[in-house]
Amino acid sequence: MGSEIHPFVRALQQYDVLTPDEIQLLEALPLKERSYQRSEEIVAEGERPAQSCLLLEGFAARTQFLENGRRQITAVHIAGDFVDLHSLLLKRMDHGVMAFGPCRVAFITHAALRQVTDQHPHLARLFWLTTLVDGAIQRAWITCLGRRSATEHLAHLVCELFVRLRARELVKHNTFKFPATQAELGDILGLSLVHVNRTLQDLRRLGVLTWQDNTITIRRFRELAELGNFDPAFLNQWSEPR
Amino acid sequence: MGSEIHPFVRALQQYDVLTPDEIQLLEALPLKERSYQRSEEIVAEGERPAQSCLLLEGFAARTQFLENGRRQITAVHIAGDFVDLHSLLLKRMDHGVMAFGPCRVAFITHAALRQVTDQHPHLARLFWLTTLVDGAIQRAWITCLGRRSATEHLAHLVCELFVRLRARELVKHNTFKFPATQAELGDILGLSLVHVNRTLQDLRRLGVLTWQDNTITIRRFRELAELGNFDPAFLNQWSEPR
DNA sequence: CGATAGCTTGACTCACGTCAAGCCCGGTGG
DNA sequence: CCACCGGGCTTGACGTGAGTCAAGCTATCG
Repeated sequence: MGSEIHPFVRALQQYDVLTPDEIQLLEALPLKERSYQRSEEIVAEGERPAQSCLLLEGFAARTQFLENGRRQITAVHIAGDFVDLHSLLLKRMDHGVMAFGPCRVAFITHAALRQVTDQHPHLARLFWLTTLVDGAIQRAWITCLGRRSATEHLAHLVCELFVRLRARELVKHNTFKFPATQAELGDILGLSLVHVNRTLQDLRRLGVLTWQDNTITIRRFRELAELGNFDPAFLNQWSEPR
Repeated sequence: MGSEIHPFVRALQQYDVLTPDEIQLLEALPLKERSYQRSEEIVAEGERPAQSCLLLEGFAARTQFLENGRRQITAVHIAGDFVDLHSLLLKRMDHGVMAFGPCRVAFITHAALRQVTDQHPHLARLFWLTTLVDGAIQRAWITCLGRRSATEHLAHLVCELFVRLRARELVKHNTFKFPATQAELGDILGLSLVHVNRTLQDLRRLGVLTWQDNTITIRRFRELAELGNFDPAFLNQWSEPR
């Protein structure tokens, strides 16, 4: 029963109580599923999609490319995230979405979403809220990129992933998967591959975490959070009438 | 007549056509106005405001502080921006809002906003949209912070301000006000004051702009945009059904 | 058994930070 | 009227965190 609930319904329940009617309505939404391999493109920059996608399983990233071939990852998404809900109103993609590891994605047409949001203001607000939380995470990233050292930034990122995944019950024994190569980590942190490697080793040497085979184990969360000056409040992980 | 339209109604009209009814309804919203001096705090981090604020005149910034006294500015807002619409759903402020220069601000209670969004899905979508555009700008900032040099970043920022202000008719003869000190610019760009100063002089030496007494004049936009690899598409400045 | 993707390491470079001093200007008070 | 002060801007000398280049290592996959 519980396990049949769509992960994105669970995700909304993090923020507010849903009525049985609302749950039923969400569960009944017409979804088209598809799977992707690692590094595959899910939505292309510049596109004008007629549907939005949400992540059922795995990890995805938003990417922006620069003229010289470099790129920056502007967001990381986990199972349950409504990844490009933005395109419902933004119309034109200002960034691409790619599969971080292998992942399962569901698509909902904008028409179907429009119907829900027009007729159910509360659900509309919750959809809106998820994009606002994305924004809060982006602000935290901006602060990390602008004012924190590589070590602090990496520590902050790991804390963020840990706390977000834990809320979706995707952490077991302080351990979770995160299928990013060190090069991709560099694109998240705005660092070179080489420096990512060294920074990772600093954290390992400190004994606050282990990270191998795309698997991260937090050894001492308290210390890690202190290192990254991490405060989970910006993630808005509490239920309250919205 | 036209000049009596609230700047934030104008701002919404950038993105979609408003019906006369909608305009009337927005104009009738109960606003409480207040003025602020430069550097004054408008909303404090951690607060749970019962109202949202929008900028009628001047500039405002969102700020995040770090433990060691440093800070990062995560967004710059101009007249017409619905600055902390976020608090309507996010409840707790994950950042502060401060006056960048002297500015005039209007407050709307969340209750009033709720009434509008519940009864007018189209306006709700436009409000939502403004927060999504904020998000698009934040993504651009992330990419600038992570992958661009100081010069490219500054060029990009000036282009962004120029294009945003122009759309609100706040640019005259390629000239606009921007009341930020070089220290504050550093907090925007994630740079030290000293390096901001040198970077500014690079741009001046290139002859692409002049910047003095908080007044910026674009001399060669094309060149400046090329320097910063600036593409205005992410600002979503076109009218289309949303 | 090569080929390839990902990780690791060392040597060197450079963009940007830090420290420190001086300048300019407007405001304030004797 | 001048003396003083503080905020903002500018400049130079020097330090350093992170980038670049290059090589080798390891594991997986045909």
